[in-house]
Amino acid sequence: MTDVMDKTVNPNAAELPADVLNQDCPSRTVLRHLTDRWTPMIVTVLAPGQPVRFTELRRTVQGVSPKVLTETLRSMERDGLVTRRVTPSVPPRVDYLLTDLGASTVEPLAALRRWAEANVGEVQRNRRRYDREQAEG
Amino acid sequence: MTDVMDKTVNPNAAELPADVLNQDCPSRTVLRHLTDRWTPMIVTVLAPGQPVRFTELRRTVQGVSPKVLTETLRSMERDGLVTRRVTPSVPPRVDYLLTDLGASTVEPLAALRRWAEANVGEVQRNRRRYDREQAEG
DNA sequence: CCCCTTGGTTACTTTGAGGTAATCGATTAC
DNA sequence: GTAATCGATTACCTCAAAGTAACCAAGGGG
Repeated sequence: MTDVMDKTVNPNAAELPADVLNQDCPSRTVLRHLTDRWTPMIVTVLAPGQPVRFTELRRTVQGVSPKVLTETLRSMERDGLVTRRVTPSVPPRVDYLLTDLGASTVEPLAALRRWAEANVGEVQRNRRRYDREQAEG
Repeated sequence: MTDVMDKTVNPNAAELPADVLNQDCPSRTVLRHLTDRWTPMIVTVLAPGQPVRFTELRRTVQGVSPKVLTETLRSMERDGLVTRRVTPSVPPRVDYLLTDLGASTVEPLAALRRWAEANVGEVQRNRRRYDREQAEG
């Protein structure tokens, strides 16, 4: 996010087979952006395809600050996941929408979101059990 | 990861419909753990189903420090994603393997990994174009 | 005249995830 | 006896991500 200028760690890895397990593979930075704190939620909101305004995004993605929302959207724009559309009215209107590339992240990210929502109960039970067992010995 | 003791933000949200967009929904912590820096890679390595030793994990997931690998595995164990199996030999042998719950994350996380690896080229081109356009004005 | 709006930006501070280096215990190999 | 092994743990440090608060322009509504 702050790495608006991050360079490819391995410049001569031009188009070799990508592998996130490889320390120097640039696909790692791609995976990290995809899993940025707010990215899955933003993609969820933009998934239907209608352009969404900054303010509406801010309301829907509960808890995100304007600064971080701007940063995350910029990073997504830079990676080619979203398009930023400005209407220079007063007050200004700015819409965001997924590019084709961005749309192709919807399925994987939605699957992740669904997993979290479907299994939150079991995970919480596991955590309680683990903590109880640790407390005992 | 440091939140080994994190409490549910909203204690009376016992088993309501989960929604990651909701600030107080515990599914958010689940999504965050799933997208922890090393979790997708660890799940990738454990996906085949064979138990994997700590040291092998350390070698395969390039760049992870022993401290952070331990923390991440503990967190995954607490959430019920992996089982830790100790053989008290000398030197000690510790294997990790996915639980059924952990195995159910393989598909979604592998999809994410595949996306990153398949699209790293296009993302890098987009970044270069964006940076060039910013440089011009 | 003042305040409201939108979509930010800026400066500053805080947090916490992650990294580094040293150490451990118990045993076998050299 | 010294080194190596394994799976950590501990203390400490760093730095990027995230949060907070103030502010901005350019008008419209009251």
